[in-house]
Amino acid sequence: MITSKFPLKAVPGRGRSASGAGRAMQKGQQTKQTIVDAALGLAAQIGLEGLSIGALAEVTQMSKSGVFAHFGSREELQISVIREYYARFSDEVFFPAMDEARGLPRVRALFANWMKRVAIELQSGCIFISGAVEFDDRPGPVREALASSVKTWLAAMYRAVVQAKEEGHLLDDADEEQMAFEIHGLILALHYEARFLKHPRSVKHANQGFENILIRYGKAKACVSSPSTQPNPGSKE
Amino acid sequence: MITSKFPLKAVPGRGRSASGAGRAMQKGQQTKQTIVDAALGLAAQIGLEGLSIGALAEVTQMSKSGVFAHFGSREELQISVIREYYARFSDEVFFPAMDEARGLPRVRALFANWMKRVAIELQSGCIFISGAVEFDDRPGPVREALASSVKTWLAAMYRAVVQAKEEGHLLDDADEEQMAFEIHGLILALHYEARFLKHPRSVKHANQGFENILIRYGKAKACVSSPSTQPNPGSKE
DNA sequence: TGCAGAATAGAACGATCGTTCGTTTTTATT
DNA sequence: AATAAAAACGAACGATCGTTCTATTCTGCA
Repeated sequence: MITSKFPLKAVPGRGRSASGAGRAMQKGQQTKQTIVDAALGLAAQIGLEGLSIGALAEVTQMSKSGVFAHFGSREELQISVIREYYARFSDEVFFPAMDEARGLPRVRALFANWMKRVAIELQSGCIFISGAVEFDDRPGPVREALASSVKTWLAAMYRAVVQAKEEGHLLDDADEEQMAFEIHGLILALHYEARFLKHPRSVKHANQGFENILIRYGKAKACVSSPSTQPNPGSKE
Repeated sequence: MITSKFPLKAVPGRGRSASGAGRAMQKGQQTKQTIVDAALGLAAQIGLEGLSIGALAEVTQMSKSGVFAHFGSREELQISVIREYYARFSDEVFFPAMDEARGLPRVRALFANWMKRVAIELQSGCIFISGAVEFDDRPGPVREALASSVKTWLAAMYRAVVQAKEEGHLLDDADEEQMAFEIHGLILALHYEARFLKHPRSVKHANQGFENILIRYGKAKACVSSPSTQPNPGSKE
């Protein structure tokens, strides 16, 4: 595994090669990666609990026992999927945002990347969200792995907000934890209304909600958004 | 069925007798209600997809086929559970709030009742939330039933916000749809952070988030909250 | 090129799933 | 109390689940 590791800290020049290309990757590691890739796609659609080794074997054109042997148990497979999702999430949401300046610009970038990852791309759902619902009443190692990943990411977002206050971009009475909570809510509402209800204006609402949070917490000067609210113009909606 | 029906409109003096007490309720209807009650509790813990007829038979001390006969299919059972949840949700969240004055007081009551239903009570999770995640990629009648129930409720909340603006409690430029979206986000974040992450300050954050929304959208005069933010003081946290 | 060890296949296990069917018990009515 | 209908049971079905075992194929290194 050459992928990112706990905890989520900025490391310059990071970049993960999505599949293969590792130097000393034996055959076993390669097919394991193939399986995890397929499992991730499957889990994003039907959930971590919906993951079945049989279905996975069919997709990867392998035998059930061949797939199973790489993990030793279904739980271990689920945990591998969580780790892989965490790594991709880090690479697509967290690390790119570290190129932005400390403070509000970085918070903006984190939010924008988060939105992109979670609901904008036509793609499948977010297992940090679906998994939370599946495992909120189901103790065990899978829940632990998931909660740990989520907490690491939420802590990273919280830290960015704290930095924004330190940089003087937020009002002195701004409650960073509160602000992070509200941002989290926007993402969850986006995921819910866009994916389940197919509501066409969800993305706009999430973006506007973010601006409203800044109206509440940001200093007027630092509050005005850059020309385009979304850093990647021309995208859907 | 004497329970509430679509759509969610205010009807004075409503009240549902939770179990039994119906006049001409044959034996079959009674046990069906018993089964649905048990199924609702089970689904709230492990999700609608986790519902199994075998487990349900065990809980209700019946045979699998006995349970099955009341529904004819698992999907019909799931739909019955959704209908029952919708009825209870209406009775505990929507109808009590109709006693409050039109406008902001009613919006406040809806939000407070929603919070109570969704995360505060030690109880189990909200199937409007867990179900959305389970069925966002799974078309079919169950998804339709769930989406229809959720949309009815969200529309009721939206209507209350519109009324608040009509009553002059909100700024003239307030976007009601936007405001409803942000409120939804707070509930979702509460459900996520309280139930999955066991974060101790989630309830406070949700309440504070609501006040922040009012700071943004409410007219200063109508914005100040009643002495206690939560209508039921002395509750947890 | 041969050989050890890793990697995959194949078959089978017990369990549980939703569902079907025929029988028996219970209910409601006369 | 007798009877027809409704309700519940019990057994079995085919399918799929995660897992175990043994046998076969392949891979990397001498």
